Amino acid sequence: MADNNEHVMTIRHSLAHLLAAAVLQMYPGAKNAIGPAIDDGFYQDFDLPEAVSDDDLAKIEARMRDILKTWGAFTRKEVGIDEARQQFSWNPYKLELAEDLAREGAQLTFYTSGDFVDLCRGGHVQDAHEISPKAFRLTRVSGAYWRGDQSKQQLQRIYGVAFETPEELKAYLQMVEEAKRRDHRKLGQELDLFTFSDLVGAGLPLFTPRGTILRRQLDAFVQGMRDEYGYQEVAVPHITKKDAYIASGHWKKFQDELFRITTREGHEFAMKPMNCPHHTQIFASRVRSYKDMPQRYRETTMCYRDEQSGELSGLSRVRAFAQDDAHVFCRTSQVEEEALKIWDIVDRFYGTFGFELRVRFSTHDPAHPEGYSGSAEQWASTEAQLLSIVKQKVGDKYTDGVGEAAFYGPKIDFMAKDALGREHQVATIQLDFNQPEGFDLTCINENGEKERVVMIHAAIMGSIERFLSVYIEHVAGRFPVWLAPEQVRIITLNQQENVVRYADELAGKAKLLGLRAIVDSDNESVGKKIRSAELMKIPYTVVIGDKEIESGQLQPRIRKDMEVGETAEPRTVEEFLKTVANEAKSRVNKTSL
RNA sequence: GCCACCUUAGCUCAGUUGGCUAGAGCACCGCUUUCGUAAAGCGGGGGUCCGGGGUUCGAAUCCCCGAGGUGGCUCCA
Repeated sequence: MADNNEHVMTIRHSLAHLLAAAVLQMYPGAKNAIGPAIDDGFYQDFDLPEAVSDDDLAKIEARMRDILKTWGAFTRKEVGIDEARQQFSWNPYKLELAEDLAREGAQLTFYTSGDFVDLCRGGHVQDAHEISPKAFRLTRVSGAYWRGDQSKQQLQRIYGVAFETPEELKAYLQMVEEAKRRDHRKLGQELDLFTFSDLVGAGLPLFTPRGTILRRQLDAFVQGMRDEYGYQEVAVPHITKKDAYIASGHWKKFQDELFRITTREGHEFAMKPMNCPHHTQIFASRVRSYKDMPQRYRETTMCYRDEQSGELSGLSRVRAFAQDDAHVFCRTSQVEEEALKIWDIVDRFYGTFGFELRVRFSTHDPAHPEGYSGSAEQWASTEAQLLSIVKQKVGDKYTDGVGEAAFYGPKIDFMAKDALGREHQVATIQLDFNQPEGFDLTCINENGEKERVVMIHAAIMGSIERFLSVYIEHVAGRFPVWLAPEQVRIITLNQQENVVRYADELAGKAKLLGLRAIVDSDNESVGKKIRSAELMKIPYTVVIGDKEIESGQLQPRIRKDMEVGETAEPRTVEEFLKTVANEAKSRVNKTSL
């Protein structure tokens, strides 16, 4: 999706200038701030005397097209700070940028197109005629803080999308439409997977029976793999004294985001926002020999974070979520082997769903040491250790995420590319040398000495909610048989007693094979019941009438996406059930009938 | 939390510039029908027009406060 070829980026950046020119003409007193090219388009920030709404975008767009006709080449001019001060005396944002750049010793440049002059470092098209007036569109307005700083003035940001050709714009808009059709919030409602209640609260999803089946299946898959690698399940309470978070270091950084509880005796507790402190105390509950290392704990459990209301969104960002969490307590010498095992699980898990993974090596930001615990030496050594694992695994096919580390250590983050080409951060492997110190975690080594251990945090799905939000959209709600909340819909042709009885018996046989089958014996036409099963995206539908009872053969209808014909050849009941049961067991993505 | 926009039945949405007992389709319930692979017919129930306050002879409609949602910003252990 991200189209980053250089020419289109110059088009986008030039359009930001054009947008600024249009808005400055239309809104006297308007001041433009920054306006870069971004994936898919561009934006421009403004300080405006009045609020722009979505309805105004068409007018602004029309003005942009008018101005575009009058523009020719973009001309560059090197200027000194005094000239910049003079030119932008009306615009405090440009002035601030100019002063900062001058202080850094950078060469200031003006770019002029038509009669619009902007302080800018460049990256425009040579000539404005390279911009197709039919290949861009303004899409939305939003608020944005000056210089991305919450404490500073909020500006109005206008976003646009832009491409080299109108055809590319059209394809992009179609992709956006497709994304709307697949929106997990919409599908969650339509497929009866989860819901929200104003009484329960924002950001607190409630999973229906169907949605809960999905959660269970996914979780069993992840945790089953962990068991293969020697993990042991643990269980902990969902509240803790605040002391645990003071020791872990979380209190300092995240105390505002905790749901706090004061007991009747005045003690301060918090709903757990993560599980590491609890798990450390299981590790610390007895003296550990080096022979017992590593200790690998796994647990799928709810966490609670008091996120800002404006950040909540469907299942992507919630206040209560289930982490498929695991912590490995190991010796420094065991880190590599353990991390590679986790990486295996990540590969197996995402490979099953057809996600392509990209790796990000997330390190601390040396420019802002205040955001991290631990010494510079410790960061250097853990980052080196993690980097060697990354290189061993993917060579140089990873991206650097400077400043993306957790406060307690560096991470390997995995980004999954979905069916529409969008990337989402999913799994993570985190190396933590700080909490073992905070909780004084040790094992006794070969020399009888206490040895500091290392913690590895690893979530495969991240959270079940977030993974579901990505996955529902990835498959557009068409779950493979092993995940489908309802795998087989058994429709009765009519309501004759023998037909309904046969359908119920078939459902019974399916259940004995571990399948999820539901009988629809409503007093509705067959067509209506078929339609209903299709809308619920149920993988297999069979119709039962006298013909099936006499022949013992079924003619299954198969959900369309499975790249198989709509209606399969007839086969015996036993054959059909065996095939479906095998698919469910083997976690294949496609039907095999 | 901040900016903009939005909220009418379980769902999707109509509802003229403020003016009758607030509507439709689907869903749900009942009756008729007993049907062959994407919607059978008829009837019925269901609303504190998100909540509270205000303006007005009169508010779903205008104003204020709050809740929830959407798109961004900020944040994300």
